[in-house]
Amino acid sequence: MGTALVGRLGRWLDLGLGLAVGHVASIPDARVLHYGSGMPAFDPASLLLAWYDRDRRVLPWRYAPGEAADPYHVWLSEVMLQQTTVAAVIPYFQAFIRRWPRVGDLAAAATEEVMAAWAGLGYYARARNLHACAKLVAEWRGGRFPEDEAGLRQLPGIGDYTAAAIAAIAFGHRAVVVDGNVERVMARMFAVTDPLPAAKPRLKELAATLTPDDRAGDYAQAVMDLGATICTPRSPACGLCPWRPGCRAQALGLAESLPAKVEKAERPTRRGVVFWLTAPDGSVLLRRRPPKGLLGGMMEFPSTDWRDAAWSLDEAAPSAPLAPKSWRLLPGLVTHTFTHFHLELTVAAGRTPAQPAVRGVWCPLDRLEEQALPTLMRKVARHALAKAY
DNA sequence: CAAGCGTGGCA
DNA sequence: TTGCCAAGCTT
Repeated sequence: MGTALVGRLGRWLDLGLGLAVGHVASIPDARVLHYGSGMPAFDPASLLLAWYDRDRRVLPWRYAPGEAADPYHVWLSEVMLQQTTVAAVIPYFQAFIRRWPRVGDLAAAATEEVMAAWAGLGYYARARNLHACAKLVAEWRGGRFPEDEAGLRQLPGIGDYTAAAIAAIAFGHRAVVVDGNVERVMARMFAVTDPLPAAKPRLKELAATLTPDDRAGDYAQAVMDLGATICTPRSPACGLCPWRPGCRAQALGLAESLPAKVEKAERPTRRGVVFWLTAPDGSVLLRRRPPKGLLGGMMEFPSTDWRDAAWSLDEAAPSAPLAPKSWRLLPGLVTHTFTHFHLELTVAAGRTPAQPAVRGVWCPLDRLEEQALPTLMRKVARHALAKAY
């Protein structure tokens, strides 16, 4: 790149984007920014769509150009993708559409089945809301999703991001789709140094200035793909970026340091004792957690509370599902990290002569996989099966 | 509206 | 090993 071009780019960055950052609303058409007379226009949407048409990723919920999107598939994938990586979602998405091909099929399923199918994907309120939403759409709307953001936004589990994404991707409506990728891309494009989450409204305004009227769905997916594959959190591949000529952070050497974020609180460690109670027929005691809160509606092995201080067996015993002759503390710990705390569980193993009447359900060991057991409880089962037999 | 809410991969 | 991060929503 010659010195002259660098100079003109620098001028464009200062005059063009500098103006755009400070006075977005006053720019007649911020989507086409000019960096000096005689220079071609920098048209972000066109450049990005050209890149997308060339390098588009193939994903199970994505359709070939010109093919109509299935709103059910778009909705299901978007809910699964909330705070969840593409790699983690793919097998769950395929299992769900194979088992429940249409939204009416999902609506007709039992909530427990949906929870069990969701087990391992995390954020289990999503599964509850997913099923509630499917029932609303199937029973009150003839299986058709609302097409506009406002209508979508009223459904359980659909917030600002997901409503915009479905409106754009499934129905082709212009919508300003802002997820974590878009926030990062905008923070860099416009060199926004204010930390998240306070900067969110500003980043959405900036995203709106770049969002075109046409090809709404392709554009939305293109920005997110850009963030996922090129404008990555660490080591962004600026050399491959179609928006490099307009990226203020890249020009300033700030790309990798943006977006700024407020520090997160330290994660405390909590501790508990979990009871692995087996009967002579080879079944183990499970119970269902309360419908809301941590792991809400999922199955678990009975346990004490999870608190800061460690437990002695005597302290833990009153929390046990029953009082057998003896609980045996298994060696080792089951550790798991949630969003906001670490957990260390000690497993206490016990046997009962028969299946006594206790709260919960007895599950054969070879059928544990079918249960709505979150990953933490699968770790407990693996630990108990390895140490107790 | 800040906090609560999972999990796995990666540096 | 530890911390960060991922196509956020709800209360």
